[in-house]
Amino acid sequence: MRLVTWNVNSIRTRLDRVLAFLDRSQADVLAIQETKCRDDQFPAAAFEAAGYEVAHFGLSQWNGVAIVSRVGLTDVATQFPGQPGFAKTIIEDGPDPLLDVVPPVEARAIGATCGGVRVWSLYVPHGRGLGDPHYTYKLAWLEALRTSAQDWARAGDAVALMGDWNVIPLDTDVYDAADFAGKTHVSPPERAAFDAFGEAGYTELTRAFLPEEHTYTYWDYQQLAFPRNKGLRIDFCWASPALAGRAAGAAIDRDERKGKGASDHVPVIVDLAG
DNA sequence: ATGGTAGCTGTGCTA
Repeated sequence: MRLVTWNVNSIRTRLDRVLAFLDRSQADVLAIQETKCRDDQFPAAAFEAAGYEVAHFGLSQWNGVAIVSRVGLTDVATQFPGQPGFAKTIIEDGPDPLLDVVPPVEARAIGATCGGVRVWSLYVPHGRGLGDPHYTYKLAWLEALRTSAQDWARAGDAVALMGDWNVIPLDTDVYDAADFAGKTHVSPPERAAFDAFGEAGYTELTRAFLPEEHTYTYWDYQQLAFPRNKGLRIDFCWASPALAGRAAGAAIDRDERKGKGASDHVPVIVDLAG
């Protein structure tokens, strides 16, 4: 079974490329991030015509996550237990005592069971800056996800946590670590929050099969980052113990970054035995 | 040199 994760940076703009990729790669399950649309705007019919079932969660033009599968798609969840929400004014000023406001959960996680695997499509908050409320939110979001992931692992579930993690785990996962000093994605708390999935018993499958340094999954649109190969490795698949033993390979479809109309991220592929 | 590019809607936000 072939699982893929891909931040497409707008599903409506990228639909032809995504459908061509599904045909070319013969992906069984595709976890999509940054659909940038509401549920009523998601082009579900096009995927269904290609033989895939669809689950999408989008609330606005921001974020948006989906899972499409041709090996079954059941038990859809649009947030994980304990997933924190975000609202800038609430985090900066605290909940409004008169309104008793709770920050709304964003469209950054969707889970579904596909071919016996519990697949999550995850779009981890960016963080924006080390002193930004969004950075605090990012760390809380990752910690809550790890707590849930640990519960799933202890239950013996076969879980794939796939997505755009917005963390650069190693200095060799970025074109120039010095360029990122003092920025998000490389700070020790972010790296610790990412590594905590390993401590919870999970295995990052792309690292296991693609250990070569300076292997990237994202290149900024600006300043000719792709021709200059100034990329980042930020898209990953953490597998629970029950799933990791079935892993048979991984690949990064770097060529998908080429040409006009590419997403700034490329598909990240994991193959399972059976 | 505080720029640059892309995608959503916008008189800007987010990445």
